Amino acid sequence: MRLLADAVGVKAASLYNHISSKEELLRELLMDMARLFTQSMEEVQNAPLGPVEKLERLIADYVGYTVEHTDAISLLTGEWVHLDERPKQEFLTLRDNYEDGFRQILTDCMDAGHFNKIDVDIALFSTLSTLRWLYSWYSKHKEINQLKLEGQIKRVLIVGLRK
Amino acid sequence: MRLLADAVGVKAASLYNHISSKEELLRELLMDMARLFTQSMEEVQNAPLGPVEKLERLIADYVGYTVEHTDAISLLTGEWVHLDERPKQEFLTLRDNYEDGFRQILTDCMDAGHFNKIDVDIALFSTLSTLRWLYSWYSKHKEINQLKLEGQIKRVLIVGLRK
DNA sequence: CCTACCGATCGGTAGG
DNA sequence: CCTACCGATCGGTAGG
Repeated sequence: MRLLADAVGVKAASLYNHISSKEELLRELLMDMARLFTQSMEEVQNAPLGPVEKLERLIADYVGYTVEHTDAISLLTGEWVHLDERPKQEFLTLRDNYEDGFRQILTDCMDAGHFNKIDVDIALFSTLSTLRWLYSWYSKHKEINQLKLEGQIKRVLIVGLRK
Repeated sequence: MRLLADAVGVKAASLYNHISSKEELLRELLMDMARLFTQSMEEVQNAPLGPVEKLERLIADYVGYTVEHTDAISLLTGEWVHLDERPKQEFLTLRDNYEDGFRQILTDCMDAGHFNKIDVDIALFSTLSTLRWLYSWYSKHKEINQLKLEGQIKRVLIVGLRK
């Protein structure tokens, strides 16, 4: 909180005229992001698209959020452990729902014959790993064109490396 | 240190008869792991194999280390930031060398015509993201067969999702 | 917004 | 191995 106050140009105690606790600050940040992803998932689920196009939309949204909210996204993967019990459960419910939606779309891709039938949990984990840690890569490569980044990520995830 | 002492069944102060500091403990853990990966890279680089087989060996080694040293591996990605300046630079040098070796093998795969020519940094980042966060997935799926895990990870990374 | 200050916690030391 | 205790740091409050 002292570092944060320094950055804003006030004393640490003064921050408490604006927020009620450090945890609240983290909570609002994380829940804002979680709601963004929930919205992305709902829109994609309700869109009149095939499963592969839905997956591509999810990837595009994730890359977009990462480019637009790099700093907030950097907290999303690891910092939720510091939330109080109640908000932590709320956050994890949204996160679980997102993962379930993602898993279902991957399953649909396989069932429709577009994807190879592999362990869907491994496909999900691998895809989300790349998306979740994109922010750390992007932080050092901010000069890259967003559309190019999006295209390359889709390609490496969906088409794979092999020619 | 108090939690650690509790787990071992002594008082916190007694730990300092065995180690000189908390940082030293972290340092030895991380450097042991870093040396393991350095060894893996050197063996693969010197093996009489094609680039795709080399990549497969790197993936197999990473999966193996994750299964064998899950707890230590869980510290490898994020906790090096807490090392003192000197050991941090040492660690990062080993890490950079590993990444450079990995990047070169991916480049070789593309140059030999086995892989599509995409941005090699994105291919590297995506592959390492999956491998680096495998431990968190594996912690919840310890029942999976190691060879199956290895095969599925290779497949999702190299062949991709698409049929 | 600030000064002054709190109780808890942390890594670690002294001394036996 | 232990007890006793340290200085620094942290999130946060009181009171103006």
